[in-house]
Amino acid sequence: MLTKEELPACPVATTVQIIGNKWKLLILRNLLERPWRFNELHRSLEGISQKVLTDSLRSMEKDGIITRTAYPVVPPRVEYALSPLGESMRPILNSMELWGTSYQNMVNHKE
Amino acid sequence: MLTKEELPACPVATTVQIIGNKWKLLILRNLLERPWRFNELHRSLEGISQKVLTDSLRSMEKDGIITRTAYPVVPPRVEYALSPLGESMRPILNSMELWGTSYQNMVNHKE
DNA sequence: CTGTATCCAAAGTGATACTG
DNA sequence: CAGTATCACTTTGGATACAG
Repeated sequence: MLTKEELPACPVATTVQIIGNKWKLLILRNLLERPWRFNELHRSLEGISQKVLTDSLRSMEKDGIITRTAYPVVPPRVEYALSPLGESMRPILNSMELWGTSYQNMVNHKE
Repeated sequence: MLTKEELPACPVATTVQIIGNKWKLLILRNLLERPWRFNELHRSLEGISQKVLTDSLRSMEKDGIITRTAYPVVPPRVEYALSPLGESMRPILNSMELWGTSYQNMVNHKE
């Protein structure tokens, strides 16, 4: 969670501070579906580096929108899932999906 | 507008490609309110450099979500406004605002 | 498999100067 | 006013190697 000091006055800026970047939004999109493992995410998010994926996950964990569960097995198994707070962002991703679909239709029908 | 080749298969990725970054989202937030002038935006978006603001506006113009109108007066007056396509993104920003407000309440009540 | 550490490249910022 | 251009600087990101 952000502290009061880090919290922007504007609600939109608050949300942007937490998920206002390409990779976090795409990670969120995946996790809204089901929990994912680290390498699964890495393979799915074409173009992301391991470092940035790790940094993004840590940051989202710190902000309280995802949880990290490590199972003590060999080889290690780590699952990332949405917290209730992360789950509550579903309407945002839904509206983005809706808009994206209609934009895709525009582009495809434009011929 | 994106071409068919630049268009991701995933609707969310499509939207992310167009507005999935901090500054574009904040510019969009401002323009949903009313048209803004260049320097007005520059002052409002604390921390953005002139270069990035210019680049962001050009990119959003190219993607068809904002319009740029230059009035031939001295001193020059340039207004940035939303196109209908940009206006159609309002639900996205609305859901972000809603979420941000409730997050702010969480942080402030946590004490 | 799930990372961390390191080094290097790329991108963003701030300041300043200059143009139409 | 609304930019473009440049330079020094900082931050971020990618590549690779390596560890538990």
